Amino acid sequence: MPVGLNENEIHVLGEVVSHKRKIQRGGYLHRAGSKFQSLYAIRSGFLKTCILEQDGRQQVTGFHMTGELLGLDAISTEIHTCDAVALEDSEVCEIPFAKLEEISRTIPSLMHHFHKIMSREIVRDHGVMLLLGSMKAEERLASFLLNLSRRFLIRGYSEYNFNLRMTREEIGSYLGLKLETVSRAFSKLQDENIIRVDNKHIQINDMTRLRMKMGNSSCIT
Amino acid sequence: MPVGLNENEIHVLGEVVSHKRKIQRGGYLHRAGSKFQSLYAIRSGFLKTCILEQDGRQQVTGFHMTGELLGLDAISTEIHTCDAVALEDSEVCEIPFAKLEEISRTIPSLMHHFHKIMSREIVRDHGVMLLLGSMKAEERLASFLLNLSRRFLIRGYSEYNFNLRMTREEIGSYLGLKLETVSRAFSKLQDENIIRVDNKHIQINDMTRLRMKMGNSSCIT
DNA sequence: TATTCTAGTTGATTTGAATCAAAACATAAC
DNA sequence: GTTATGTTTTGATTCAAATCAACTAGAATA
Repeated sequence: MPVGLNENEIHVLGEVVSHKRKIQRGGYLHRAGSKFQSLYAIRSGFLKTCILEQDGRQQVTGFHMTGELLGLDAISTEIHTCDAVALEDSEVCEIPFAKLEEISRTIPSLMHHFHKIMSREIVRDHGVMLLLGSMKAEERLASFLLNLSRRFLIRGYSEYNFNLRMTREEIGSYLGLKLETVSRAFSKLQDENIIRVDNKHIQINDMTRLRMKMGNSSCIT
Repeated sequence: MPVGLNENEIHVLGEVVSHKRKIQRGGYLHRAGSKFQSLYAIRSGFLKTCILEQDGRQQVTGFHMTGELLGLDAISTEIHTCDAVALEDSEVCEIPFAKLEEISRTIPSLMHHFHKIMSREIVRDHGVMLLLGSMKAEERLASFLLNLSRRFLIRGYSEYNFNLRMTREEIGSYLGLKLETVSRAFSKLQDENIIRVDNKHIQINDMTRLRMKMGNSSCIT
């Protein structure tokens, strides 16, 4: 699910163009409306992307971690459609898109890999649409935690213990819920001894039951 | 918003590979789980794509019309992640993906255009996420109708009068609502004289007010 | 023409999440 | 250490949409 590059692939791209950029916690990598020129491969850190509604409220469209590629949405109009904000100090590698296209002409495997990455983002989005369209609060949160857990595992961290970088409100925005509902869902999962919540720290006690929480919405009801 | 190719572009691709395929109403263009080899450019007709939940229920991920490109989600794993079903007799042009990649190496503009199309799909999906995550029933339906209206307009049809190809249930699945809620939202918009509903036929009487319905969720409340 | 069958509408009721509100923590600033 | 600020939890209440149910209209079939 995560739009990921492995270290090696990041390295290859890094050779292509290796201009790095650091973004402090709370800083913007790019803003909606700004001109698109480069994709950004995350080297370290954690970011969110979000689109703004007419009325000022925001919808988080994704949380992004090391190895993932940002800016794909901006290729179509050459204008960024979302804000990208660092949720912790982060480092990204800037990849001028024109150059990427140019080079990928001579390296078919790079081009193909890039296509796979874009496609994976589409698949991920469809998964979120399914989540938003048909799951209830607790199922959404379970799904979210399992997704994070897997992404930490892939990156060599514990799948059972991790720290959330985002607030309840940001989780809520991503999951289509209000922050109070997110908090209650956390509490419920903790009461059932499936997870242990200590502020931003999450411990998964029972992965199997957490998976069940996600899986059988309509089976039970 | 629609992932579209203009007639000319379809023609260019048509020269690349011009194997056509007809799908009868109700027939499958491809199924989730089947091997991916080609993208499909819609020459005529109307299709839906949907993913299946564990429990058998489906989530419609999109409705697709002439000029749009199907199969982008399957590039990542080379397995189709969704079903594509014709909602009316349709004709598609098969585009073997390997060939597309090969040719796009020599035609930079084609490659660039393809990237734009994939990116546009991502932007569209983010729009749907916003809709599912933060709009209420009536706003979702207004948004849906305006989107359809615009796509008909682009294709040279009336933006004020058109026939829906999908059932209330399919609309509901796409919008994250139950069919009864969709029906009620239609009735409400009709009562307010914003649209006229006659079974599958839709007439938009007041485009401005329909746009307002979509726009100011939280402004009013 | 009668007969299913499917799709759609509408009403009554329930329910899950939003909203409103207050208190308990944490974090950053002083 | 204390104060201020932002975040999280929890409770009470409200509300929008789901569910349950009945009925209607069309399309398809016999």
